[in-house]
Amino acid sequence: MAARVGLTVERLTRAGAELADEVGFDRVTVSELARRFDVKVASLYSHVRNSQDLKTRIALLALEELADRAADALAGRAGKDALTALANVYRDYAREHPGRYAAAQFRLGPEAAAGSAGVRHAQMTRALLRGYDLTEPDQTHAVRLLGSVFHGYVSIEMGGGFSHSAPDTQETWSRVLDALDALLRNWPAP
Amino acid sequence: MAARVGLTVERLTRAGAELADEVGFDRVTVSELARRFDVKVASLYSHVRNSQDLKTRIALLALEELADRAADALAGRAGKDALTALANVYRDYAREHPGRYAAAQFRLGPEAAAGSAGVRHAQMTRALLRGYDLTEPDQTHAVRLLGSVFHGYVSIEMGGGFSHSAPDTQETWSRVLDALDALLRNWPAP
DNA sequence: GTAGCTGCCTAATGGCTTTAGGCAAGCAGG
DNA sequence: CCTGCTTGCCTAAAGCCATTAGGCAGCTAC
Repeated sequence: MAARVGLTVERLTRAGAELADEVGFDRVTVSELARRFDVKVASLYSHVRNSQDLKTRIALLALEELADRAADALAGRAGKDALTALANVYRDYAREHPGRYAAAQFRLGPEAAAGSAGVRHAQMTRALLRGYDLTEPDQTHAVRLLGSVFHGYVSIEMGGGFSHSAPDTQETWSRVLDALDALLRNWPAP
Repeated sequence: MAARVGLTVERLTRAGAELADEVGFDRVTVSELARRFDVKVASLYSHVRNSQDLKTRIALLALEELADRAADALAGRAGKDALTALANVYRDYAREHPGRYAAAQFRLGPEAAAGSAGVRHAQMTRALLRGYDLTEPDQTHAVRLLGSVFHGYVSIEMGGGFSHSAPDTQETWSRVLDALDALLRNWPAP
């Protein structure tokens, strides 16, 4: 009946990412994707190994997009300017693409993780830190701290965890960035 | 046939929490729980409204346990001592009970959230901060920052996000706590 | 024009969720 | 005792999702 629709892994992955943003990453389903392409479910299995494979691809896509945005934001900036820019990349991405952001947190297998943009993220954070004066072991600690704060904050904020207390989250966010900048400029000795 | 087993919401919730720790919170299923009690699936629906209800109860349990541990850890401590203790409560709990920790992150409805121990957590963090010298608006910002770091760090560490780079995570963890302590003792003015 | 590849389809199995309705075990009062 | 009633667990059934096996028909290339 229906002539070939022209499915490809790429189209499926992109559509999956959009679906995630609409209904949440955990509700991304092979069936729903098939429905959207007006195609039978089994047809997708020629392009995607299984549900987990699909989710992994969406996760990799999100990590790439995020890394691209981060690279863009960091270009030509240094110090607190760069810190703010990078932080906002994560926060804005999560707001614009909640499903993709959730996907980026998807637990990847070792092979997928190796080929992911995860490395780029770490490298960019490290690049950011060159604007501050940290020696090697501390640099790694700081990379991890920044990652934790960015992810933790965004994740709690998205989950509505801050929505019950008083001051609006925008104010907190900028004060947190002030604090991190101060901390990095004045990193304590062991 | 099988005499009454004596199911109760409490037993189901506890068993659900254990199941979560064994197989992961997202794989907690009404069916598996029924299997463990050697009972038919439908039987659980007299005790639990549905799958989401079950997960919500597990989440509330985890939040309570976590709050209890935190209260315990904070008792009689102040300053950096208290900071370290509280931070370790979260990290240790996540390691001992990964499924429960994941459950604690479960998105609760407004009603469930109101009755949850979430409030206690915020209050305890605030209590911790009395050992430092922060005035009101900054105190809230700091509460949120600490929550972000704790959750973000633990969450990334559990996800294996740190396992690919060099220094071991224990070292980073203690340096991060040093850094937070320094930051709180020297919180930047707006 | 035809052979073959490949993409999408039909069919089938099995798991999880949820609801409706039934039976019997245990408790209460005579 | 023993008669009823409550209530806990069961059978049955429908719906959705994932996944696999095998078939048919376009599209491509010669």
